[in-house]
Amino acid sequence: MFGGNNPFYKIAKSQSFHAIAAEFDPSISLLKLLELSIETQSLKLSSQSHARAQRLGLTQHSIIAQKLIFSYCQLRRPFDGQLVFDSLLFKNTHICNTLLSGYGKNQFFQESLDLFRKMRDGSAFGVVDDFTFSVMFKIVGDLGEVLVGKMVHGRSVKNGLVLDTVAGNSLMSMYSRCGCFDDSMKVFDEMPLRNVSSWNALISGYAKVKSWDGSFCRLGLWDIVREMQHEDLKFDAFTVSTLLSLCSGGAGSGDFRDKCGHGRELHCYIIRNGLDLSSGPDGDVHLGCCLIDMYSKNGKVDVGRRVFDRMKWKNVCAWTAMINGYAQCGKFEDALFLFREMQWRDGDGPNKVSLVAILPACSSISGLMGGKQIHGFAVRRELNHDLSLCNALIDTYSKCGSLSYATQVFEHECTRKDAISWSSIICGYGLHGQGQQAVILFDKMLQNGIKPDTTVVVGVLSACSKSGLINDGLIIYDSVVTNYKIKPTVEMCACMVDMFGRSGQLDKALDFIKSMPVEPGPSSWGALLSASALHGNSEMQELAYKSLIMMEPDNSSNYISLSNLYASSKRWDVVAEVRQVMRKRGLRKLPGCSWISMNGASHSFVVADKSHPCSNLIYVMLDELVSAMKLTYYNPDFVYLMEV
DNA sequence: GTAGGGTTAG
Repeated sequence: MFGGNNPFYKIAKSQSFHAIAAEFDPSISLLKLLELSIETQSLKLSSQSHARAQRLGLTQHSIIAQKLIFSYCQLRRPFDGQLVFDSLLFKNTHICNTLLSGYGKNQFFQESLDLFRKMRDGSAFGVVDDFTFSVMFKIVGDLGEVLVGKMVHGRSVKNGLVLDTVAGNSLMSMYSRCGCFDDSMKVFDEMPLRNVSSWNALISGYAKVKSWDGSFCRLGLWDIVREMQHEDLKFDAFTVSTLLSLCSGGAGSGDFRDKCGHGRELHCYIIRNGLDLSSGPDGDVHLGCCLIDMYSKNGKVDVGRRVFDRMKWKNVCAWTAMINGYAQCGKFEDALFLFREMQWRDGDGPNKVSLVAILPACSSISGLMGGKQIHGFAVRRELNHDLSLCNALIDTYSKCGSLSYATQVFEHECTRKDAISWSSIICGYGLHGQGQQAVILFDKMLQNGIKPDTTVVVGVLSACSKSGLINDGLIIYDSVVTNYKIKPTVEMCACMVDMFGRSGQLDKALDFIKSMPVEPGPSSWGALLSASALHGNSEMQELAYKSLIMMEPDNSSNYISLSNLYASSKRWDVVAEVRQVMRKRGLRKLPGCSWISMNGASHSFVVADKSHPCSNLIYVMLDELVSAMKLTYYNPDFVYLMEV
């Protein structure tokens, strides 16, 4: 009569069912039913309990009403909870806090703020307490509105509430999520009683500080960890996962030099202390995901795979973390294999995060077709309006050669656009040599009130450079530095050098390098090098090579192109010398690889490759192409390199 | 018998 998934079956099995029946107190059985509705995520059971409460005349029972509101909010129906709330003649703090938190959990922030105001102003609503403030700080942290946060903080002080630990932790987190780490530290310093969560909030705040220069904090990360241990507090799963994310080279990981070493130590800590990587069928797999991520980002994706294989329970997050690990390491075949395996093993199948993770792998191996398949999958699952997925699709389509598909996604599916969406489409136009269009889009982005970041600036500058739009590039560079206070990065400067260089203004390019506001990196000298090679200025070319090899003595590409430079002027003695230096340093150049997709199959080629079954035909066609190019564009060096 | 915080695969 009872199926295994039927909630009544569970309650019938439990002893408490008989105990409740024996007591004949309908409110207790109702509460148990409501708890069950939350546990089994059953909206039907909640509504049935609601109806039962009405039949029994228990709708004004404060504990039952509170539990009803809570269950509706947990089941993503906060307005059903509000109906219960509105019908209450007497509303205590407890009940108000429940609805307040329910609005927050469901992202109805305005409703939260309105309710908070009503509570603050007294009258028919319960008075504010520590619970109210802990909820409000969390909501303001989600909103990222520090001014609202300061007002709520002020109110908590005015109310004379001595900060309890949970509210303090929530306040700390609110400040650091709003980018005010100093204020978060101040709260931490002034807290009368701290627990592990307080330290966790401190560490995660530390991890969020983007441009870490060591001066903002009186303590280094390891000092924090050590002080925590001095207070006899043991790391819990939260501490370990936050620290693991700092072992992956992300923001704030400045003083984690031996990142993987620390990561392994944390892995040992997890094992020694019996922390769960995956605690049950519906349990937390977060620690496992963090470990996979940490190992993959440190180039040890195989160790990540071992962690993955040993996880007792895997949900879509675990599968996605592993797929992402493979994709980031360039192991695209493995990523795709796992993606397929996930679909027949994991009941839920991939979600939007999985699709974003697999897209780079997909487009690398199977080109446009792979991207289209994922896009089709997303449409069928109604995920195609998700912002991150749209951004990834725009990037994939433009990199796979279809600017028109990229534009379609940008214009019709990407309904809410952020800086990344604009950046992806602008880079796409740049990549396809349509600089003018990239500049128009950049202006449109600014008109839409999106603040440019360094990525989009690099995108538009490189588009200008490739299309010879020097004036536009210069105006954009000056404007973002002056009007948007963007500090020029090495990449931005390299774009400027490239822009001057390509147009033949080599002296201007060199002057820019000499006067640029950051230390010129290999990218700037590399840009000057290509430009001087293009315009046949061997003096400038040698200068750029010297700087490049001085800066990157172990980069084999520099030696190869230097060797090619001398080979083009037939100075074989110098060629031999360069090759000898490479041998002495043990440098080898990994051959580049090209690939093309045709009729659903991918064909890849390296230099002098004869392994393809149609190799003879391909080389005949290649010879014809070289001859045709010689006729239309005669540059001896260029043709020489083509024939090598 | 009831409400709160710290991590979260991109």
